[in-house]
Amino acid sequence: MEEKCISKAVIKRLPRYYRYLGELIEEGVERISSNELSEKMRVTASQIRQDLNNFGGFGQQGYGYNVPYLYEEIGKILGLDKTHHMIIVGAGNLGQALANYVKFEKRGFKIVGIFDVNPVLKGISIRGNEIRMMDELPQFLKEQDVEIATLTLPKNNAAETADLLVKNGIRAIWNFAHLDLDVPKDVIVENVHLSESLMRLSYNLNCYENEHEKK
Amino acid sequence: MEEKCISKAVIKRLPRYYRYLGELIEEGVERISSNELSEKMRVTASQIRQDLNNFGGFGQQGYGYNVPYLYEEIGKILGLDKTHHMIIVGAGNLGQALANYVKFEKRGFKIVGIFDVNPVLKGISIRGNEIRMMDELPQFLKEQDVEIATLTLPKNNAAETADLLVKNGIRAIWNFAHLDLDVPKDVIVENVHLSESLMRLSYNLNCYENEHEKK
DNA sequence: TAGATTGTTAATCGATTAACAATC
DNA sequence: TAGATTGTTAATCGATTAACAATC
Repeated sequence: MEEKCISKAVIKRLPRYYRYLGELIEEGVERISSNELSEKMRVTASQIRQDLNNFGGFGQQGYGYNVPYLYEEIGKILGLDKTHHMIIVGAGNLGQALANYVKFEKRGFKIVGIFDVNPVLKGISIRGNEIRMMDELPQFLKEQDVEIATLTLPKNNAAETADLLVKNGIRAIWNFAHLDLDVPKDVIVENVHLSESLMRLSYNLNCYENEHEKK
Repeated sequence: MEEKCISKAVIKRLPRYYRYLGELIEEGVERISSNELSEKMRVTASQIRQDLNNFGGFGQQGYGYNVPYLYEEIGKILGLDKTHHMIIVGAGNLGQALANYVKFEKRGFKIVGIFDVNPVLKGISIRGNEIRMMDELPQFLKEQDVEIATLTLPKNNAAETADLLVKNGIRAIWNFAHLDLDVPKDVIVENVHLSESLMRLSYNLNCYENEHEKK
């Protein structure tokens, strides 16, 4: 149990540590020092040690870190040792793509329902989940224990759908809609704004060009 | 033309400003002060002014900012006044979903080709683009002027595909594969690691629970 | 024990916020 | 002109890096 919620900057880096450790395990690496890991990941060794020590001492002086142990501990911190039930709200292209993505389940994120307003989609099955109509949603959430809702809807009805989800007990929203959701502070929102990501890429293209022109 | 590339923290916020300004335009708002905008966006007015002044003075003392003007200027900074040709490499669920997404084109990101290794997909048309096989890619890139490649492939052949793209003149990669690409420093990489996003959400769920238990 | 490497404190760096003079 | 609000400098805060004592 952590003492308190840790700075966002650190949390942002945790999944990347987890990924690299997973790869090291696959390569059969048993132990690693912060220095070796820092070279692999291109961050400072200092940052690695500082980050990890937010959660307690996972290493051993003179030895380094035990890879499988550290992997598991970070997994626990990220809550990957538990199963999270998830629904997808909005079964358009993106919603369906996410529903088809197998790896989420391997990490403990189990899709238990898919919803849409479009009657054309009703009953279509995606990896064992039939697409349901939105009016079934409140009843569904009463019967099932669902923590996370993935919001893959057009912006215009995303806000009211988020309200509905919160009202029916959803604890976290993975938001792909292009707006900032206004939810009670005990509801987690994690945004994935693809168009903003693409704009940043575009900026960097632009920026590099300008840098170059001057030379 | 900017003097130099600006801090990442600022760039990360630009698309959000752009989005809010776009909404204000739709509402018919002509001018806005940093204070009004700060309330809407829940950031400090100081930050808004500081951010914008990285690119020059867009406002006017005693008046505030002209909304359509500021919107256009930020658009220019983000390179949204130009058309960017883009290909999608990897026509799985996610690749196809992105190919179907209409809004990118509205922002100047035009998809001009879709590629995959799977012969089953060959010739399938998505919004006017037929899926091509990967071996056609080098020739395609010679004939067409493509800046951006969206990488929606499984991790295992993402690295070599990135090399191939770079070798054939791609200037930016929008990377959805779960690995860090190793490219020359003049090639832009913008990562979208969905599973990492989901892990952060999971952490926050976890963290909040622990906070609560203690009470 | 000697060597290695962590955990942790102190120093530096960068980003955010506050304050206010400039000016529309 | 007086009021409002920016642009910008200075102060604060937080995050990163460096250094080193603790210890395996």
